[in-house]
Amino acid sequence: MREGPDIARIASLVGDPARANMLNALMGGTALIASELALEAGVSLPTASSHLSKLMDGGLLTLASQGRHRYYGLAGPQVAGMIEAIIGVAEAVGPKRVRPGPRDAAMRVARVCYDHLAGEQAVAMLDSLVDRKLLLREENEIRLSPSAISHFAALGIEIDDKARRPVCRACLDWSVRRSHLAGALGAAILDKVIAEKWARREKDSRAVVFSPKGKQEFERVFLA
Amino acid sequence: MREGPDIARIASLVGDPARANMLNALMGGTALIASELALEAGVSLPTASSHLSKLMDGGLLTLASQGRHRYYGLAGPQVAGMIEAIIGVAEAVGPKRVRPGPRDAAMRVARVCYDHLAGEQAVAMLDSLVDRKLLLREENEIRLSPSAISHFAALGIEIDDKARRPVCRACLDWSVRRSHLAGALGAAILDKVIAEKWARREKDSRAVVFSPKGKQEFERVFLA
DNA sequence: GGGATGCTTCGATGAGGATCGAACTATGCG
DNA sequence: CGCATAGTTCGATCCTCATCGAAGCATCCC
Repeated sequence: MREGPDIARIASLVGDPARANMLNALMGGTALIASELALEAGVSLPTASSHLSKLMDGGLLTLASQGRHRYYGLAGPQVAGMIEAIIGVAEAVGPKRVRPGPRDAAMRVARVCYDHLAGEQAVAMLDSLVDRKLLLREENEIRLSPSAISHFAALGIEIDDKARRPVCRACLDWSVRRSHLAGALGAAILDKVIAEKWARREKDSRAVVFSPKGKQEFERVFLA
Repeated sequence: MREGPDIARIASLVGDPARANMLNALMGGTALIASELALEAGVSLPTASSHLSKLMDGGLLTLASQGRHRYYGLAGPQVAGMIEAIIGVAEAVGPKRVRPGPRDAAMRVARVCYDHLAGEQAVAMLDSLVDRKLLLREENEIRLSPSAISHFAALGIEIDDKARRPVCRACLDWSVRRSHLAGALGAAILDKVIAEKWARREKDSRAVVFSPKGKQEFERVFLA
């Protein structure tokens, strides 16, 4: 009955609607200030403040103070991965057989997951990278192949193999039920997609919309 | 406050300590009946029953009725994955290396899990029985080897291979996170341990404390 | 300094839900 | 059938925690 990690504590942090909305809003990867999060969650500022302290205490958020602004963000990819996993289950069990709106359709194709790409495009990309033996997939782990570093360098993506942060991680995709690429490399690829203007972020949403030309380029480079 | 999958609902299901313990107990992949889960969670049967309905409603569990037994199991790998993700965060975030009390230490070594032994001793025992090819382990299933019946008979443990109750079952150990032996054989072994006075049950606790001599005997017989 | 903005703390309120004992239902055993 | 085991439902209790208004800090700008 006594247990090592206190999973109930973590889960109950996510288990309040107001806090869940805040975390969901932070899944976009951008840090937000308390009043924005209060708005997202639909609660008053004092209430939001109380929730944010709890999330901080629970280690789910990080805080960056800049003057009188205090930016809250997800504590890390692991937290983001957990929330994606919960979203996945909620999607699967939810009687949400509502006809998906255009926003939802766009989200399925490509969206931001914390700091990297998720959705059909991202899943297809990981498949292709593994097919081309640039990445080596073993169970739930993903490693770089010897040729990967130079290959990505040619695309303008420098990989620091010795960084503390794992370069590659598998992250389960709720819309496709298969993994996509997270980690430093996943983040770098998203950066490139935005920097090259292959796609833009939809306002107030996690959706990522590719331009026709951008999609072509992306597929040429990552889905060859 | 945008609409999405109801992640708060799912998370709050996991966010209650009793339910979290139940789910954790089910992480081994073995289905358990309500009374076993009540024990695991440390709550009364009515309370457990109420929690189980909620988990069923939430779609986190499946139910397989077999006679008057109702076996609850995780609804699928996606649910298991979500729980793993939550455990991961809880472990990362809660370096709550609280010094375990003596009771906790004893519980880690050996305790009762419903009607059989759990804890380090029990996990080691299953390892040894498999090593000695008395039991055959295949994934999450455990079967008797041909030589097992006579071997255990020599120890005074009669195995009824045709009983309705499964003779062997794997049961995940929360302290070690590996399986130990449940089922009729597991129960019979616990009976023997108590009958031979190798160990006694701690009052008001699930801890099982071996005497020095008893431990020696137990290890000779089951950990050879 | 004084005013404006962003946020936290305090205190009171209220609702949800976790819990258990007791009673009830269901299934199996002989 | 009667007894035993497994499980659910009901009712009452209790406690946590989410909520908000008001007031208190903190920071910035002029």
